Amino acid sequence: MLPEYLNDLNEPQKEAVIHTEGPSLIIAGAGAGKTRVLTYRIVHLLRQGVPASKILALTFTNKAAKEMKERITKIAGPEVARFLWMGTFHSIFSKILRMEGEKLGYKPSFTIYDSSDSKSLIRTILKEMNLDDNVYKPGAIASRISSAKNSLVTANMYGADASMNEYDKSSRMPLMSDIYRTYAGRCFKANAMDFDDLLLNTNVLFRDFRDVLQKYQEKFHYILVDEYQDTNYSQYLIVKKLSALHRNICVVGDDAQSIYSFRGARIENILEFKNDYDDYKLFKLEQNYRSTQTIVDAANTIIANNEGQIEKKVFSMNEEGEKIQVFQAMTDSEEGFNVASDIFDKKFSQQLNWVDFAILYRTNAQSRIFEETLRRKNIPYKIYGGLSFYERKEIKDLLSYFRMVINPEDEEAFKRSVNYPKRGIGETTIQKLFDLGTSLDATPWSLIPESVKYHEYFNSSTSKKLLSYAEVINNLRRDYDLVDAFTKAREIAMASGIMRELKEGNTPEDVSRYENLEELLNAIKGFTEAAETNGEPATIEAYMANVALLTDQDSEKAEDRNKVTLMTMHSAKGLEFKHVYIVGMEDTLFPSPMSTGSARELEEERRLFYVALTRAEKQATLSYALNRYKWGNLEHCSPSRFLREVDQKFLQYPQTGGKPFPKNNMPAASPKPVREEPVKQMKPDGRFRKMTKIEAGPVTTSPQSVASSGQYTEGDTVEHERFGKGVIVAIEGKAPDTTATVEFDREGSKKLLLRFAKLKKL
DNA sequence: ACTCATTGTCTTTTT
DNA sequence: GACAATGAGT
Repeated sequence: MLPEYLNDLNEPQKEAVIHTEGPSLIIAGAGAGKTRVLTYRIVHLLRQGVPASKILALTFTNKAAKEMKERITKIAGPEVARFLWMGTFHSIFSKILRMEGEKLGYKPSFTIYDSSDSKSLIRTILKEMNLDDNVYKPGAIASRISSAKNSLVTANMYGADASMNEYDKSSRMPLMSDIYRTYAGRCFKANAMDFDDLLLNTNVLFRDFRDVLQKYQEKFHYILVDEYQDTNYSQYLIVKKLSALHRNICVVGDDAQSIYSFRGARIENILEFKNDYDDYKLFKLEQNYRSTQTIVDAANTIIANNEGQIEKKVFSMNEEGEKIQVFQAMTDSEEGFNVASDIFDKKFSQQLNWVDFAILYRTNAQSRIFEETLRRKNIPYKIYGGLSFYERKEIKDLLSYFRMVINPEDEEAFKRSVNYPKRGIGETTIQKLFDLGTSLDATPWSLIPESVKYHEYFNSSTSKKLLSYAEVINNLRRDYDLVDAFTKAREIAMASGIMRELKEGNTPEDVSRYENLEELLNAIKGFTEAAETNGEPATIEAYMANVALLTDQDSEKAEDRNKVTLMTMHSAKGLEFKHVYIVGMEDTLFPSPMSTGSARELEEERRLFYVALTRAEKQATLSYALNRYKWGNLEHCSPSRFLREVDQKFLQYPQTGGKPFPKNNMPAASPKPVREEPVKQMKPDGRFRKMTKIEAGPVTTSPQSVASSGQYTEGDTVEHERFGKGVIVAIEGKAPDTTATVEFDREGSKKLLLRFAKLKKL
């Protein structure tokens, strides 16, 4: 007699759930009920009497963890579910490192650097080493360090590795290993770990402290990993070590949905699972419950273009469903219009809700155009990704004070907070503090009390300013571990002067920033109350331990419930919508030109397409524009090669009455879309866009490429995006300092400095 | 040291 | 079009 909760599972799902002992590999096609199987497997373990605290379940997003926990709570009850070790790799192992990190020399209060902290630290280091950041690009260095860490290559190993050094020389960054070493040293000195350190240090901990490893090996009787195809080497090894004792390891994944190799994910981990666990049991979930047959079949034909996959046949028993629509547009804004109109029509003709629709794109930058068109039609929408709430300037500013209170060695928080709000501590002073810190091997913070002694560095008024900053922090530090997070946060917000600063400012930006801070304080209030009712620590330190690992998607608000979703294809993984619009199907966007260099990269892009398409339950729409603004210029685009990989029998073309669009019949440059006068146009967040104005005289445009290329001559009629038509009266100077003087027939013709690139010849 | 305005760089994707 | 780094003026 099987327990009742197994009734809503199909045969393969059921087998995967009840086979709890030993290594299991569950290959789950898109929409095949992966989360359901994981959830029920955990419930099954609990029902068999396994204590929740002995189960470790690892996911990639907080959202996935939260969702699963909620589902388990519903079936097994909150008193059981709360003791599960369930969370993202990063959050689980940061928790373990807070308990065990002292063995590695970290204090439990260590800061987690987010990627902008990492980049900023790299910039500082480059400056100190006097390196040109045009050659040594901070972003490139950050990703180089990141991938080294994800492969468990420490700074010392990196320096000793000939092939790494060879590569760096060829990319004109021979000092890469020095930068890495300095970076790692600085993080350590600041008692800080970046995202990758959380995994790297866990590995170091398990490698160097056998007793610690053994403790956790014994603790976790059952280990489950979601999205296993996205694990990197570092994660793979942690899982392997932890499961070595009990060997009850269950990994779930789909090689066809591996889309994160750019951040170190190794698809091999899932393909070679059998090498580590030869006695493993394989389960395949192949029935898709989400999508129509059309969508599943079309997705299968796409992914068939890839080589080297785990063999599986994903199928759907749902209705055949609508064909996939293909939309063509002349411009990007027309594309936005097409999609918005279609959503509008479908919502009302089929009585759907706004949540039933999603617009998926390759890059976050594409969201803006859809925002505009959706807003124009009064369609509510919610954008995910891009700049997250916690990455906003005002939020990071306040959080940097929190960080200083908890861990004053935090170098990045120090840089941010020391002169904001303005205290008259300038760049030179900060620079001196850092230089001195480097030569004395001390942190800038620790030097402040002694700054009086260094007359030759700081005059008395400067050191007074520094000391008053230190006093603010020290006063706040006094009882931070005794009072609750909300009380402390409010105190910090006041004492730091940030609230005052923004309240005094009355620009719309300041108002919206002030509101954001209030929202943050509200969130902290929520945290405090929840922690107190659960009997968990409610200090600001406990709050900060989580916040660095949070993303926007974790704080979904009720008012966002019924809105059209806008997000990247990457962040759509794991979600589903009745109607999905995959937009920007152009060769210049998708596949990304950055990823067409190798077959490997192209295959990953194709898997991304597969992921995007299989998000759709009822119907998918593929859309592209023939011309698109890029960096302010209209550029021609051709339809994506992926469009040709979809079998024609799955496609329909509503715009032409059914026929495919003629090839080689692309209209030349299209007419410029009409735009409203942007002056004082309000942006969605309530801010206004600024315009540069210089009084009186003729209009002059400044250099850039165009005039030097000879495209323009005096007398040409031109059009500017913002200022309309005008005539070039003079072109002077030599490239790159060419200047064109343009007279616009607007009232009073003001003198403006414009970019040539914004001009278009008529 | 601060402020404003101009210039350069950028786009993959994220915990 | 957005942002941070840079530069001139105060």
